[in-house]
Amino acid sequence: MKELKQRSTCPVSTSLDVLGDKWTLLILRDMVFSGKSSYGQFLQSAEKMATNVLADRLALLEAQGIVTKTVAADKKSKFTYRLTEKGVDVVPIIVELVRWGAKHAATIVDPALLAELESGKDAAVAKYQQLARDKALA
Amino acid sequence: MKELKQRSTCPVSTSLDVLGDKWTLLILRDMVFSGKSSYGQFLQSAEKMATNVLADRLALLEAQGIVTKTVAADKKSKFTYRLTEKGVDVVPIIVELVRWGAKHAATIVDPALLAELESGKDAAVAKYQQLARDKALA
DNA sequence: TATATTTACTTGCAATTTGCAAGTGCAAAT
DNA sequence: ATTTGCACTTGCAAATTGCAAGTAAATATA
Repeated sequence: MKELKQRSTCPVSTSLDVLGDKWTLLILRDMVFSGKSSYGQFLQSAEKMATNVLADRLALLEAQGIVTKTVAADKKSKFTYRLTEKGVDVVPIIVELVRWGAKHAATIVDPALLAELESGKDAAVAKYQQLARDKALA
Repeated sequence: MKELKQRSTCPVSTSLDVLGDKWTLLILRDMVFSGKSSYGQFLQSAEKMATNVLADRLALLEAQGIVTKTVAADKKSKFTYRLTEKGVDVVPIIVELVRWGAKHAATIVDPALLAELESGKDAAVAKYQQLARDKALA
């Protein structure tokens, strides 16, 4: 298991030590907003991440207690990744990234999601957190 | 000027294309919470970033319109970096990183800041955004 | 039963990025 | 005239990433 380097004791820094790269938060985004839960599903995302990087990040996320890895109910050769409560707590970060990206970069955003965030951010955060919890229990 | 690679049109992805590395958000953190504004001040942070990486990230932040670079009022050989409104809008992301790090990683957090965030997150976000705006005008 | 397919990785290697140490250039202080 | 401070730049080794191909186990298909 790869060990985590902590650059300082600042909470922003420690968060970035875990989440601060180009791929980790995209995996979590897929779990939160697209309900994805398997290696193959993550690979199919628009950003096309490399297979070795995906495997590495999933292992790190599991080692950090942000996701759990279990054998899928239907197939023994398939794994299911789910958010832990530590992972559910990442939702507000992702939501703020959605808002910043939608406002400042030319992006195509699901209008329904954007309207949901604009009309009540906290409610939307709570909703996606609860959805993730429900999946984790299923 | 280095061009930015956009991996997809997803707002989370486009935000991470700009902010998703181990250093950029630490520079912005220093501007927001420590009032830092110069190359030398950023170098002194606990995380000890390399000089070439700092120069590179400052140039990218300026190219992206997140910070402005001006000659310092007192010295012609000194530059002052300030947040633009696009940069001010990053504050909520940093605040969520503080909250996640404080809750889930072994960090040392300024108790006053933590209390401020817990008692009223939105008010704290607004306060630090306004402080950054005031500095930009000064 | 044999073969193909699905799912989840692993491996090898070139290319990019990072980190470290040292050096450069300009302005201001001494 | 020389030193100091500030803001970078450069060179290079080490680490990380991205791409293509290969492996392995469980299932589906002929």
